[in-house]
Amino acid sequence: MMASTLTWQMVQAEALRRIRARDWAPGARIPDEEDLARELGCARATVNRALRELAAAGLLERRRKGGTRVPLTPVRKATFEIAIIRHDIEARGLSAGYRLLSRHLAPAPPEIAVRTGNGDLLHIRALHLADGKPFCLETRWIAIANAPGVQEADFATLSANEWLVRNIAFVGGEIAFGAEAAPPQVAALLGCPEGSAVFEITRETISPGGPITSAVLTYAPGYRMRTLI
Amino acid sequence: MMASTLTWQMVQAEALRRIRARDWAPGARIPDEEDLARELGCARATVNRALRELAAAGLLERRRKGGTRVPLTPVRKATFEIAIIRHDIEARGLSAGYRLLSRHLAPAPPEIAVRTGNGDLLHIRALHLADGKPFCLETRWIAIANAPGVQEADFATLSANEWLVRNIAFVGGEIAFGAEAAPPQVAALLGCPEGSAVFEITRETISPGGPITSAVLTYAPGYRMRTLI
DNA sequence: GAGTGGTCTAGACCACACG
DNA sequence: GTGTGGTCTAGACCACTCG
Repeated sequence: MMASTLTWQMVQAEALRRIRARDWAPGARIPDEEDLARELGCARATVNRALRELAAAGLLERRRKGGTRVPLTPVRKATFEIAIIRHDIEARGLSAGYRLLSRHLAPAPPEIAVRTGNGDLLHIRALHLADGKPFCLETRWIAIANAPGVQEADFATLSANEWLVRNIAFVGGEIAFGAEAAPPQVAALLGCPEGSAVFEITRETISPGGPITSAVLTYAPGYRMRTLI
Repeated sequence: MMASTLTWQMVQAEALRRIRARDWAPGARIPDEEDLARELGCARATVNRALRELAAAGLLERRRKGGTRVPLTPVRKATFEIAIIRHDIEARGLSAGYRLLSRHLAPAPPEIAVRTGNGDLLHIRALHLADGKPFCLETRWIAIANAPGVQEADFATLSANEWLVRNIAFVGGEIAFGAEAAPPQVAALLGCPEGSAVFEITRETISPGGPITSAVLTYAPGYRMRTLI
């Protein structure tokens, strides 16, 4: 006749329904966990998990003593995977190719934030191909001191992108997206007209020991990055 | 002398340490929750929450019966806020301005996915300004039937972006990022040379009742979207 | 001070997936 | 079948914050 126990997903669905139906109006305070648990017939922990996740998604605001409110202007959050480029290509149903363009030690250029105190950096340039056509140009600086074993990797077949993800534990960093006009050299490599609008991802990654790598990924024209919200 | 009880954050930190130190090697299976709970001296639920969140972040893979493993190639996830444009501008320390360019009913153009069965759409074009300079061009189609009250909104002072976030409950949708060459009209509005590389965000949003809106946000050259990972 | 969310615990049962 | 994660419950204590 009825479900024996309520799952947190059910509680969450009911809460979502009330938010959308404006049973719980924007700006208004909703009942506290204990009341909801009693009303719905479940444990407070179940209500807690349901509401906690809604708050994490930006659909509720919770404060101790202040209670839980429906925000006037919900801040939605979207998540996307920072995929290995090869996986991104394959997920699009294309065959992934890879070509190392250059690999050498070099002193750190001033604009590269990843500079270590005094060590040289490894500079790598490689092209990722999708069905044989240029897909993404990877330009990268790696701090040798913080990426043990990187000097033994030749990156001829395995991209630096993938090698690093597999071999270096990382803590955090910054990622940025933007649009740029392709400079002549980049345009030549990507096989597009000079000045084409290209999508660019910049990543700075750090490990517990310090900066690891600074990378610029320049995608051939037409690339779009998608995610569901 | 010692912490009375372990929090899930402590357990998570310890798990992270083991992953990074390779005490738990990539590809290897880690102890099950019960063993870990006994070893660390906490309840299984505490271990569960710690590991569940690491799995959600892509740092562990968990399967019933299969146990928990450290992925060979962790898939990192990044989160960003789908901010109200005005908030984005203000977060950059600039003063936000807004100008409605046009607002009219129109039949749905074939390329707009948001099309409702037979209703007209509201077409809106507006310019967001930062410190008085063009920041972002908002081009939007709204399905009137699914956005009650939208015909009474004139969008002269409050942007459609913000009005929708405040007034229409939404369920989901898709968001995509890309780079485009600014067409003449767009370039003129954004105050940049024709063909400039511009960052573009496309959103398709749906509500329980059906599609709500399809929007293209075109940012003035130089715009970068950042997030921490 | 007191109300509310945040979390822990111990025990239980369930669901899934592997052999 | 059996092992592992997924979740629920009831009770407890704590931490933050509002008044």
